Amino acid sequence: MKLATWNVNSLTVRLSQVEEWIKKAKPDLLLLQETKQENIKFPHEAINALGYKSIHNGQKTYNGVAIISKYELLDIQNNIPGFEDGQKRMIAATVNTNHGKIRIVCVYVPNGQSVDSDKYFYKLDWLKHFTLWLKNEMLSHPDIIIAGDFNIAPQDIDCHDPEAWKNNVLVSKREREAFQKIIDLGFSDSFRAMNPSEIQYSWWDYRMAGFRRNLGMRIDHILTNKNLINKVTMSAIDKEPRKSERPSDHTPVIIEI
DNA sequence: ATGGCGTGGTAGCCACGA
Repeated sequence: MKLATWNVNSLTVRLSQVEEWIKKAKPDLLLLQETKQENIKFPHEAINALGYKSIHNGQKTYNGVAIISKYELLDIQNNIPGFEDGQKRMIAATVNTNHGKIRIVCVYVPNGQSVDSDKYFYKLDWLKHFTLWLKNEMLSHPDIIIAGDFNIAPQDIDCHDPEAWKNNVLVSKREREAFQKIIDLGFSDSFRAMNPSEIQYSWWDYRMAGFRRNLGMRIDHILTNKNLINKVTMSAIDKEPRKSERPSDHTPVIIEI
């Protein structure tokens, strides 16, 4: 089973690239973030034409998450239950794979802007409520994969310049602690588990020739619970889409189970 | 390094991303 996550920074702009990538990579599941479109605009027909089913939790201009799947998508959940939030940042569904039933959770964690902004506290609050919901979700779903744009670089090796970024948003202590709380529920950062000392990034700033100079961060992650991490055969970051014309600033992260 | 780019909404350049 092959699963990927990709923040596309507008599905309206990136649809043709997503179609091309699906044809080439042939994932069983592809989780998208920042679709930036209302549900009515989501291209279900184009996705169906490739042999996939799709669900979308979107809104105009900002945010928006989707799951594209070879499998039937069951027991769909939009947003974090009990958390009042106008921003569409989470969608979950259950799939029946050759490795059994798996709960698939697609997240677009708030960016946080800067550590002294209201958006930073919204980010921490969002993560707190997400973690609480997840803990409860684990009671009824033995196997869970959480994938998406976490907007957190878990360790210094996930940041191109830890000194310059020290105490900044994406790397700050409180964000890393919030990420660790999810891990502590019984999850593994699959890319890091499979590649313990590999320096690779999933996002590069559009400005300052960030990609060419490899000034990146590893902020897009696929977390699996302990049972599944033992079955993961590979995890990789596909830099190819970031090289294309008019790319997203993020690139896909992949696992095979 | 506090800008530079990119996207979307709106009709002014502004909000937001990371």
